[in-house]
Amino acid sequence: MSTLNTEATSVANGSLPRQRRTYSIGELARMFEVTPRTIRFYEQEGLLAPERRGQTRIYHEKDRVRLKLTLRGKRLGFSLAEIREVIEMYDAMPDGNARQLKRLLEILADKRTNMERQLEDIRLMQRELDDVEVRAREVLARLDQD
Amino acid sequence: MSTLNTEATSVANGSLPRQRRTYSIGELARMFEVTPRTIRFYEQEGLLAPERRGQTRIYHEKDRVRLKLTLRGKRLGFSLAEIREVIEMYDAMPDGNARQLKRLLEILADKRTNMERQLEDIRLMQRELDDVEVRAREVLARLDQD
DNA sequence: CAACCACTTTACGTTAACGTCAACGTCGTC
DNA sequence: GACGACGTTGACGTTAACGTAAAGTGGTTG
Repeated sequence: MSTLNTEATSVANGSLPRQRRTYSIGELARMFEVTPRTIRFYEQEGLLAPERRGQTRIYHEKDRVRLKLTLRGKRLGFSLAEIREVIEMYDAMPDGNARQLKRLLEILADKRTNMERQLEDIRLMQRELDDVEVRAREVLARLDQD
Repeated sequence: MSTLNTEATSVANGSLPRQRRTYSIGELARMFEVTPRTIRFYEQEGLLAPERRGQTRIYHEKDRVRLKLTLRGKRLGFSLAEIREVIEMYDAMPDGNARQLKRLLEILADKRTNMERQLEDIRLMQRELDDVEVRAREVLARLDQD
């Protein structure tokens, strides 16, 4: 319970406790269409902390979720450092002091305004795309006509 | 009419024809909170093509709009190369051949699905943030209570 | 047992998007 | 006419996020 919540939904719905599977680095890499190198790099950057059986890494559900969140964060333009910051604070939460927690709330508020702007940006960008497409189709229609 | 449409809205509403102002590189930089270096770099990358009076660059409304679109694109995670691609095709539109236009439509569709996924990512991310915040507030409350 | 996988570490290479610094020209003004 | 603010080009530096190549380890399969 001290890490990112894999079961957020499976608590609400009645799904199985999700088989206690593990994954190799290669499996995980194929699942998310990244290279093993990328996954190792994320570990080095403090975003993942898989188990070790001897030399080789063993990933659990928790790690898979973290990777998923990381990649989602990246698609939204967050740096790995930003993502790590949130993950670290989240992990430190249960025994966190008040100052740390307030800092976390600040960061969250920050991300939230960021998301809001992104939503606005997307809306505006979609309009631009609409506009460009309409014009392109007009020109095309004229070409077809002649 | 052969460039990005500054007046997309001012045609629809009744706003003034927007003073035919010009801007220095420094003005533009302050407006958008970037450095002049950045603006020169964008020009070098083919995203801007300001007028020249002797050595010095002179930016018009058209350039300001392009810069705005470029920065918006960046916030959405597009590379400068991608942004340039769209701008170039847009500029080439009026006398574009059918193949070019179809290619443009493809790119647009591509960006569109990208936007859709971003929207979904944002929704999911917002839920995560909500979840984290709730937990953080719970822990805080427990601390205040004791 | 050899030949293949899949995995590991170490280390150097690469790309995008600028930052920074030097060296210079051009105003306005004190 | 020196000074400061702003502009220019050119070149090298920097950071993030991996890619890539070398060299080794550990299982299993023909």
